[in-house]
Amino acid sequence: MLRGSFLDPSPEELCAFLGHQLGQRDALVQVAGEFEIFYQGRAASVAEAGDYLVIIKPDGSVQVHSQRGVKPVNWQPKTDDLRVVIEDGYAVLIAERYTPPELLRVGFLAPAMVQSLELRDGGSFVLLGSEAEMQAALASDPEIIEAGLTLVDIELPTDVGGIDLLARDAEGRLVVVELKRGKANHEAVHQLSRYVDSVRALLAGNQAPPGIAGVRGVLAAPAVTVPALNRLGVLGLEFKEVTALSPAETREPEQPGLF
Amino acid sequence: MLRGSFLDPSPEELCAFLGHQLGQRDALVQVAGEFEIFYQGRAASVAEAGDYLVIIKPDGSVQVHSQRGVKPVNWQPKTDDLRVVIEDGYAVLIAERYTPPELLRVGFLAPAMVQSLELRDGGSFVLLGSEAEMQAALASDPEIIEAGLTLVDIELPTDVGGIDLLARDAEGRLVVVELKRGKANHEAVHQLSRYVDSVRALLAGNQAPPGIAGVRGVLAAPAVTVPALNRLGVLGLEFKEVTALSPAETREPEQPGLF
DNA sequence: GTTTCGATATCGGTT
DNA sequence: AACCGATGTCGAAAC
Repeated sequence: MLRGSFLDPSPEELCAFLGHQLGQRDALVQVAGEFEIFYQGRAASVAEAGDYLVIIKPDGSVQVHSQRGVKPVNWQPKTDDLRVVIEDGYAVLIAERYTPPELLRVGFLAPAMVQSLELRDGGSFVLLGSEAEMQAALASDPEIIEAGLTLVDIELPTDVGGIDLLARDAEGRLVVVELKRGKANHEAVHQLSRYVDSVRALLAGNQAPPGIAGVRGVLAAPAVTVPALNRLGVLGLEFKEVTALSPAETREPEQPGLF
Repeated sequence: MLRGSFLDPSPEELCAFLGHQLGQRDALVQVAGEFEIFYQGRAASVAEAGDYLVIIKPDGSVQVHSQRGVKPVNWQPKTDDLRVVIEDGYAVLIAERYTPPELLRVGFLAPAMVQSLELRDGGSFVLLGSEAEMQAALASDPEIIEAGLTLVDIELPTDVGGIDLLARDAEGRLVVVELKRGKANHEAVHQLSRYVDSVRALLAGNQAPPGIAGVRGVLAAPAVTVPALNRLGVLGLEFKEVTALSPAETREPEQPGLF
């Protein structure tokens, strides 16, 4: 697990250690200490001397953490070139990405700790409660939304995007369903509104058979913001509460093992 | 900087070390080794036994990293309760948040390394090229967008959101400007379209003075996707290229010091 | 506390 | 490579 570690390395030691460990391409390397950080790419930023923790993963991703928050101060999701050089007596990490052109430089002013960890590839990871899961569940049983509802299509492409669920209600009307796994806001309402308009236009153009009165729009989400609900009312659209996690999933497992 | 470190701690040692360091409320604590992770809250997830690096920051945020990517496998941005207990012979980290109710549990099956770092509060951080910066620049000089343009308002609220910039062109027409700091997509076009419609409706309702022919809509961004540009054409809206970073900022500094 | 919006969003899938 | 949409988005500002 722990491949190596240095305290208060000299610039040369740090440079050599990082060069060797990064060359291995399978180590997670960390450096903590007082650094300067410079970034230029999609935006540009400068962080003056301060204490940071740099993490370089074997996939070439780089992140620079301060003592606050889950989000790094600076980062580089992918790097095409990763190297450490000595400039003006300091070790400097240069992480470059070519498309989009981005450059991250970390000047190791006073490195206090550097170490290399070997993290083997992890076990399985399962996420429950994604929008994709909701969609699958509702597609297999549309009556969760409303009694008498039958599925027509999922991810039906329109000229303005894909409709999450298209169904037909007990009276034969088409129902456009827009899904959100979290609290739905006015943007979700607009998305739904666009889809409904698009389907209505399609029906009008196709000279829909008589008897099909209209097209309904349903926003299905575990919750909705007040403005979004108001807007739904104005537009003649509906809200249906559906939970992302089924009750079975929200219960604690009965025989949890470690948990 | 480095406050303490253990290799291959026993569950009791790990529990005691974490308990003490987390009690200090000013240390960044890391644990690396083979863990199991369980999350339940807005969604739910289980990560089976694998190698991970856990980072607990002094602000109570927790992140669990695998050997890939800048994004943690699991995380907790804020915690209301953070504790370590021993269950079934293993040390277990419990990170709870009350609103929304969320629970993160990390079972330390085989901790290989635990350490505590003290990161002092950093120096200044400056970011250039944000949308806010673009907005300020264009508000102070609307002619960057088009000759003869004068500013009417910024962040003007409508019933569907705030208009980034509202201006008047040389012919007296209102110009709704939507800003994007990155490549604009069809969602941005739709946002602009909504604002334009809203302003047009407002003018119609207010019985606009004769002579004001119409309302223009301009999407101002460094680039635009092909579908978005097509949609702009259909809707009778315009695109204007503006860069987020001024040429001076995109140039390398002439006397960079460390950089 | 709720809502909204920006972000160097990241990330994965599809075209 | 470009584009699109979800995200346990995060995080800050406005209300």
